[in-house]
Amino acid sequence: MDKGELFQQFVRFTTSVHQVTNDMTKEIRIENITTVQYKILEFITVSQPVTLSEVSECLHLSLPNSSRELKKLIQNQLCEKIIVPNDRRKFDIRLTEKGTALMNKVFQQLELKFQERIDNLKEPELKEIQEAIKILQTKLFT
Amino acid sequence: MDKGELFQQFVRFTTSVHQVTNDMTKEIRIENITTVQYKILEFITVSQPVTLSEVSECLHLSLPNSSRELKKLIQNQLCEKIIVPNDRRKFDIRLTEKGTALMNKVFQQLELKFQERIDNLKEPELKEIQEAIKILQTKLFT
DNA sequence: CTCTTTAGTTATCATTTGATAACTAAAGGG
DNA sequence: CCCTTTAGTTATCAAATGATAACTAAAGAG
Repeated sequence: MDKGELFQQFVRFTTSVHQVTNDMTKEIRIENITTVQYKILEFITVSQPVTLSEVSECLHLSLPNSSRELKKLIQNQLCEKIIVPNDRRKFDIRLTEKGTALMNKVFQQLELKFQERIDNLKEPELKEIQEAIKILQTKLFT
Repeated sequence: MDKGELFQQFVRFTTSVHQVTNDMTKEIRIENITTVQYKILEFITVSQPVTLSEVSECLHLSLPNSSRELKKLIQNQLCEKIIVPNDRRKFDIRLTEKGTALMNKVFQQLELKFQERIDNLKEPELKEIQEAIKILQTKLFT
């Protein structure tokens, strides 16, 4: 296989993914939440419980800046620190009930847009898509 | 098919794609180029020629802000305006030679990282990946 | 017990990004 | 020919983000 060509396809593909997800999330504006704060919330949602260092590393934010943004999220009562017994320097971060409710609402909106997007597809195509996602998820985006 | 489950997979998948591409592009820092400016360059690269309105719309930037950032890119001689004959309000934007050279270098770096990533995969898996990309590209991320 | 490393905090400053108002100039419709 | 719309510009201000220094406090190594 021509690996150069595969790379070209990869670039076009990831660009499309970015554009589509951007369009889907674009209108989702939450009060008092900035873009970075939303990304942190999203990360917590899919990975909780997480430590601050993990937030920092995965989102490419410095620890001081992560700390600052987390503080604001906690002030908004969207997430909370949970003390972990073995190491008193660290703490786990989790969504609060309010945060969970908020993110559920966001994901419901997203799901609606997703359903629209696949509305015209029939069962066999959906199967194909599911398979394709599984392959890429395990072999390329790990 | 359970469309709710498919949505869950979709979310996990797009999250992975974002993380991987983020990691791949993270270290790429170009002198005098901010994140937004890089995104504009990237967009021009894959879609040129483009108009300023297209930049604005696709990257979700206001026209004034797009104009400002484009100006800086032009000052850095990375792209240029090209007058289009039929409509003197518009212009096309293209990479200059310098801009093209720069983006080629960037894409070469990216390709290296991509090759590393698929290095352990054999021919049949590469075929699978290529097929999977094609399916998602045409049916889901259009 | 000391020294080093890890995890996070607080404060501060510069830069980037976002938003808006007021503008020019060409295109297009009637 | 006038009026409206489209495409882009310039200026300005506020907010978000990035970077860094100086700090605390616990963990771990020897």
